[in-house]
Amino acid sequence: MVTRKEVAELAGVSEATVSRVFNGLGPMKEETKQRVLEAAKTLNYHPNAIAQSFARRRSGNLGVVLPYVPKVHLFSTYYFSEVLSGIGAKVKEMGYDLLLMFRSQDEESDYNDVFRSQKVDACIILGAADTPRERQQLKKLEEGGHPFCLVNQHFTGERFNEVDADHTAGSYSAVKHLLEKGYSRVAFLNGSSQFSNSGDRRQGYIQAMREAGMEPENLAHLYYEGNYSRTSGYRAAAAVYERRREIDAVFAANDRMAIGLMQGLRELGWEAGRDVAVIGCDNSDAARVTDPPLTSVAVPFYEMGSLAAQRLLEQVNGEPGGFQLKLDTELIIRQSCRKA
Amino acid sequence: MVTRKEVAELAGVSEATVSRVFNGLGPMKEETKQRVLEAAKTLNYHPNAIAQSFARRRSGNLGVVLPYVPKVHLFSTYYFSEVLSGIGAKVKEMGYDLLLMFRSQDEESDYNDVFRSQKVDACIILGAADTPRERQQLKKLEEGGHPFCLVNQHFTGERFNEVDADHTAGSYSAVKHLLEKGYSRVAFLNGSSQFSNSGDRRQGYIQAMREAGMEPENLAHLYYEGNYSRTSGYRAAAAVYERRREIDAVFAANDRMAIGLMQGLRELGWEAGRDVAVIGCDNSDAARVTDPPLTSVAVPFYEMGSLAAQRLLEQVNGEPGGFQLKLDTELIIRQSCRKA
DNA sequence: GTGAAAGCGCTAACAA
DNA sequence: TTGTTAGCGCTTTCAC
Repeated sequence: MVTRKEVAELAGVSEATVSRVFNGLGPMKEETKQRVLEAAKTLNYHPNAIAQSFARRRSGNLGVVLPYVPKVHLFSTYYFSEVLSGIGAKVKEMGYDLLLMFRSQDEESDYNDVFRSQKVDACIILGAADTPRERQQLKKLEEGGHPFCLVNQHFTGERFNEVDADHTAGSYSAVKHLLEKGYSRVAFLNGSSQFSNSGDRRQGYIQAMREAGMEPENLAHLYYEGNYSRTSGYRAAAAVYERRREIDAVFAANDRMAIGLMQGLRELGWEAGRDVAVIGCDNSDAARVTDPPLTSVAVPFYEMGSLAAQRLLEQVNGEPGGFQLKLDTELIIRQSCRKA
Repeated sequence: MVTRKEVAELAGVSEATVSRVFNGLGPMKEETKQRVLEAAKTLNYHPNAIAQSFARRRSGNLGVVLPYVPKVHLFSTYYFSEVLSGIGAKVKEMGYDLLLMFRSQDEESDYNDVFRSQKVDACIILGAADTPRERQQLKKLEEGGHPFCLVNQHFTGERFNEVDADHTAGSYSAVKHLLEKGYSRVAFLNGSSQFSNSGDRRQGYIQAMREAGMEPENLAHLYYEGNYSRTSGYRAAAAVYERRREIDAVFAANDRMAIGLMQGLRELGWEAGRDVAVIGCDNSDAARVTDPPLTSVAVPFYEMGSLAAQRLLEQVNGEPGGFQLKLDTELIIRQSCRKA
């Protein structure tokens, strides 16, 4: 390994000067600088990042915390893939590295562990749920003075750094679209209520339905709950089909459930886009390849990841103030909701 | 920050003893150990990973190098998602952390850059292509004495660490299946030839066809090449349809192309599973949700990632010998290739 | 503008 | 079984 010392010797300067040159600090004679750079080049010197981290007491890494999801190959979900891509691009742009941290099932471990080893300067938390335990852990993180940011999850009452999407507006526009097309008995297949965006979507749904003259208290028979998996959508199909005389459209809280639902309904003889309208959320790749293609609420996951990384790293670098961002969604219309 | 020194003082031992306790090294009196552990607990001491890395001259990180793919949200592809999940699980199990490294378009950067900063002890390279430039860079990496492993790519003539799948056998079984079902004019939609697995699949295809009495030299009109994207499959549909009287089945080198192909053919009035049989590769999630569901060659990407990480880290930890592994594939039969 | 020198928190070789 | 000590390669303060 080539050290700073050797470069200093070859260039005939002190080690401190070599550091200055490489960090672009302080005033220095152009000639000295060139001499150092040349020496570094001939020796093929490159600063040791770990030693730098050690001395600076900064790792130069951004951590991304992934939730523990049993028996699920995590990345295979559109949401994680996109968010991670967005984070990765921005992190690189800003000269950081990206450390992936997988949470374990282990009830013991709390978020502070992530920082304890000092391997990351900040972290983005994905897939957080709004449970008492989670809230408490995040508060502890905050108290510990550790910079972090949540993506696609909002904690009402807290001022955590967040980058979310406007799921309420997205759901509203989807249901509104159905109502405008003439559907009136719109069922809602929601995901787990522990995620804030489930609640948001529910609100958007209720708002649109109310504007169409349906009071929330009369909507119970139109409300179904899955867990965002394709299987849960598939299972919901039976229940929906049971009430087929009271339902002419279904809005699902994500594409996976919407797809499972369409499959299940088809097996029962009910075709999406013919016998019933279906809309999903995420506008994942899968929405394009189903039959019929799935109308879906597009969520800018990539941008959300990118923004979260950017704002968080800026904060780490001294930018003052927290942030709570909410990006727009967009309804992408395909054939699954065409009027029969 | 709580340092080792404070723990040592509180426990009434030397700093070295604290280190020993935390590293489980050397013989020590149980009582001393307990005293140290207790002191550490009261002070809430946790070793500083960066300082450890610095002193050990080991980062404790495994790097995963992702290829530069313009305009593609990388993780959204089944292959990367699965491999990465497998790596992540194993890396965690072995006490390492996972550093994601995105290659840039930049022609300058070579693989050695990845190691220069000393931020990783070894790396897994995904999406490598067999081009002269790539080969040369990998050789330089090897010469530099940097431990690395390739996944899903084989470099004939080299002894790089590799974890591959038996794509030849997988393709053979797919084509064989078609032939046994009575299809005889099986076209092949391959991906970019710069990936070794494209060549492997081609071989499997040719072998099966030859056994059915078709000589390779007569197969040219049955051979199509895309670039593994859905769009390229979609575009291939037109060409395939042109020759529809000479084709009764298509084997595609991945699911995305197969799906694009089915869509394209459908628009031309040709239904997969009715007018033509289609088989894909990867057995991705998407294969389950298309209409008709897509028969596909399952590749154990998750296991490949996991194995690559394990063997590579073992090697870093002194296990002797390189490795070239090849895992089995399996044909998953669905309706896209049923006999009309 | 540049150099000298004091850390940073830990590991590991050696001594006791 | 435990303590002492010399680094690890760099940043940063202070002095010149």
